[in-house]
Amino acid sequence: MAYWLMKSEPDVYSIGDLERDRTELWDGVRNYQARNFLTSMALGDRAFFYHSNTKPPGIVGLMEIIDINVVDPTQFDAASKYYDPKSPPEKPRWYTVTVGYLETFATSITLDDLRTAFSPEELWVVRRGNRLSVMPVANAVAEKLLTMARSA
DNA sequence: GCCAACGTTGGC
DNA sequence: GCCAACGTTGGC
Repeated sequence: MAYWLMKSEPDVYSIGDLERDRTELWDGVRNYQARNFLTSMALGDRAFFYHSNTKPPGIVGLMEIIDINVVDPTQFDAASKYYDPKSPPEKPRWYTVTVGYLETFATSITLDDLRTAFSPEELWVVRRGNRLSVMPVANAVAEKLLTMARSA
C-alpha cells in the first residue's frame, strides 16, 4: 500500500466537505506530473489531505483511494472551469481517482510542523516553490506523519 | 527547438 | 494583495 499527498484549497473543497460527502471524484488536476501520479495509484492506497492557500496550510486528514483510472468528466464540460477543448474524447488526456473519507486529524499538521520534521527531499510539499498538487509520500514518512497526527 | 510572455499556484 | 516559482503557450 502506497501513500500520497493531495492538495485542495478548503474554500473550494475541504476535509469537512469530504467527511460530509464520504466519497469524491478528485477532478480538475491539469498538470501532467500530478496526473501521472494519479494514474499510478492503486485501490486501497492512502492519501493525506492537504489544505493549501489557507491559514495555516497543512495536512488535515486521511483518505483512501477507492476508484482508479477514472476519466475526469470536467475536461469535456464546456461549462466547467476545467474544460480542456484539446482533450480528444477517444483518448482522454486527464485521468483521476475517487477518494473515500477515512479520518480528520484531531490536530492538523501545519506546514511549519512539516518543515521542522522533514527535509525537502523527504517530503516534496516543503520544497520551496512547490506547486505540485499530487505527490508520493514515502512509507517511512507516512508512518511518522500518522504518529504525529495521533500523538498531538 | 528556443525562449519570452503569460497564467497559475500558493505562501506570506 | 503581493510576488516568487514555475509550467505552458506561441512566435519565430
